[in-house]
Amino acid sequence: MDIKPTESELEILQVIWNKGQCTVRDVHEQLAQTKDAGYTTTLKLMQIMHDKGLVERDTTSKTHLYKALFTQEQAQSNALDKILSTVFKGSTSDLVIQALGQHRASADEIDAIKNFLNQFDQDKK
Amino acid sequence: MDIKPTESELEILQVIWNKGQCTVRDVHEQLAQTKDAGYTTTLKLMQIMHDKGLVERDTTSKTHLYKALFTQEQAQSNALDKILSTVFKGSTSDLVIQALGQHRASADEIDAIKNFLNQFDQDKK
DNA sequence: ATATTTGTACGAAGAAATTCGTATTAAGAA
DNA sequence: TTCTTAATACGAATTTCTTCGTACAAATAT
Repeated sequence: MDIKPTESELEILQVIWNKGQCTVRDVHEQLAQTKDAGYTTTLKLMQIMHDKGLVERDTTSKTHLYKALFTQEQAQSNALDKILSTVFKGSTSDLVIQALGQHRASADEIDAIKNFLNQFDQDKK
Repeated sequence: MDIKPTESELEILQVIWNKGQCTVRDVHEQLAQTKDAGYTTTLKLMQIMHDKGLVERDTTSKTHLYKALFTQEQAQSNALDKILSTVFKGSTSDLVIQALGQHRASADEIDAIKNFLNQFDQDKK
């Protein structure tokens, strides 16, 4: 399967991932806080996402319930692959260093990363 | 200025960043290695990029020379911001850990990152 | 029971991105 | 000079994404 959600689709998936499963209204109200799009616009997008196989839905009751068909981790992985190849020439370290440089990580986050790196070293030995 | 190149535009910018400056043919031949699009397609895209202010061009000779109007670093920064907000819930450490986990970094790369982290620690103290 | 509210379906318009064909012009070769 | 090659300009078709209005059905409230 080829996972390539559009911008708007990702906004919606974001909400679905957070709640686990969502009605169109759930999603719409969440989005409405930062954006203004009509209800049927969100509905239509979610229907299209269903057509594309990005989400599944339970239609037993009148109000349908949507779930994502792939995880946020998969989307993250895809997104990373994409920007690695398009703007980072494939260099993971460039990406990591840029990311750390530009978005102040907290001390805890830095620790988490260090731990990760250390464990990574050990795996190699 | 709002930097938001499309997919195809990024492919083209990639080539321009590598060579510093490019003719349409330069770009086209590079792209042709992995993709197949007609020459005029590339030309048109580059003209549009010029209209949008993504690139500048020197038209003194018949064959125009294109240069990027922003750096790869700026594009990287933008790309990171985007995926951080769309798929990483804003968590830089998640992003970094995912990136390191999924794309085997070389020992050198890991060292580079560790150094970077250490220096970062010192800045904070 | 009837009216209102809340939901889905769906067509279609609009906008943005991509692709390509044709016309034309400039440069270089014969 | 004349022919051929290589370049740009540009209109237009296509595709993809986004947005919304309208129609209709089901649930709820009066």
